[in-house]
Amino acid sequence: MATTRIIDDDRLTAVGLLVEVHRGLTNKFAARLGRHGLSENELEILLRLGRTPNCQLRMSDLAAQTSLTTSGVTRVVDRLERAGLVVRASCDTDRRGTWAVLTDTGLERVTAAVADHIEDVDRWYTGLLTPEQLEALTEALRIVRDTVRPEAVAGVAEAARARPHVDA
Amino acid sequence: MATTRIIDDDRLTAVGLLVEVHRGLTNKFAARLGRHGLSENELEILLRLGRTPNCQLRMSDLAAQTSLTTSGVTRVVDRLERAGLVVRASCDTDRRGTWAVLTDTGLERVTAAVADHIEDVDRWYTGLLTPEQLEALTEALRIVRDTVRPEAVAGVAEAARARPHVDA
DNA sequence: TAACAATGGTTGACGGCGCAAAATATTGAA
DNA sequence: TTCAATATTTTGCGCCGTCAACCATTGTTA
Repeated sequence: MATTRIIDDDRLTAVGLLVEVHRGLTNKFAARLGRHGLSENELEILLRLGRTPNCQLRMSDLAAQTSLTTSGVTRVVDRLERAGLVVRASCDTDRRGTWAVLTDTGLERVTAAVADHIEDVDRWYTGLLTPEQLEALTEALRIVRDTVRPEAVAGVAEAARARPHVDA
Repeated sequence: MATTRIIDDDRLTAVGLLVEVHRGLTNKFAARLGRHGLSENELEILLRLGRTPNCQLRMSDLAAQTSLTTSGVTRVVDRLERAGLVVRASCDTDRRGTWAVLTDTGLERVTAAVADHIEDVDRWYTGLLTPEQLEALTEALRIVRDTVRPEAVAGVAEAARARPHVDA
């Protein structure tokens, strides 16, 4: 008879599967994103900005949404700003704060990148599953997400109201 | 009427969800793993070794299984060897090759770490879903995994046969 | 057997990100 | 008003993993 070792526990292989899929997809996506001059994190930040009413979000909100550190966000936005895809704007109501604002070229760039990217997503992920499978997958993931990262919807409300004030 | 923008495409949010879950879980797990002195990658390598018949795998096989670079594997194994959890052994049949062999303390360590780790996994992942949901999730992930990383089962067969030859 | 591509592994340079401390701005209390 | 406590962002430092170059070994072709 086979002894059941703890390192063979099903739950362990279940997370393992998730990790493998994540890495696999990341690798598949990297090439094409690279051709657009974007990393996964950069794309995500641009996306979050693009989805926000005024195309702007505060640094700390970006950090909360992406589960990068605030310092991580600083660096990513540094790069994006150097590339002309984002501008920093000071926040009138709280001079400690900084808006990251998507530029027009930033919006163009992310739109173009996404158009290609979606092909990959479809090819390596959503397109592999039946609608029912995809629905079940998404539903399950949503449940996990909501308990593991409840804070992931920060700052959208204020950003809609605020007027950016781009310096320089 | 609302115009549908490409950056709001459902498929995009579907991958987004996967990424969020992965990051969220990674963060939740990191603390406890850290207390055992292990990172996620280190744990994974120890696990793969522990699951192999002779507790050994070649560097290149580890790389294939983990989707780390071979150089990445080199560094991780460096650390694990420094910590006494793994030993390198030369491969008799191909003197280019190197076995990474799990030591006894390595096996103890990974067993202890996993015992704790599974609690977290259960609490933040598998335990959140009904058996049916978990089954559906796993099945869907397996489909994606099989097309995205078909090479993920390398080297187990030879390792079972081989005799390690630990130097020094 | 010599020459050469292919394979396995390590190393040096480099970039990305987290952590903790610093710099700046805001709020509250005495 | 002034000072302490708190909030927002940036910076210094270090770890980790990739990329490309490298050495050693193996297999192949002539």
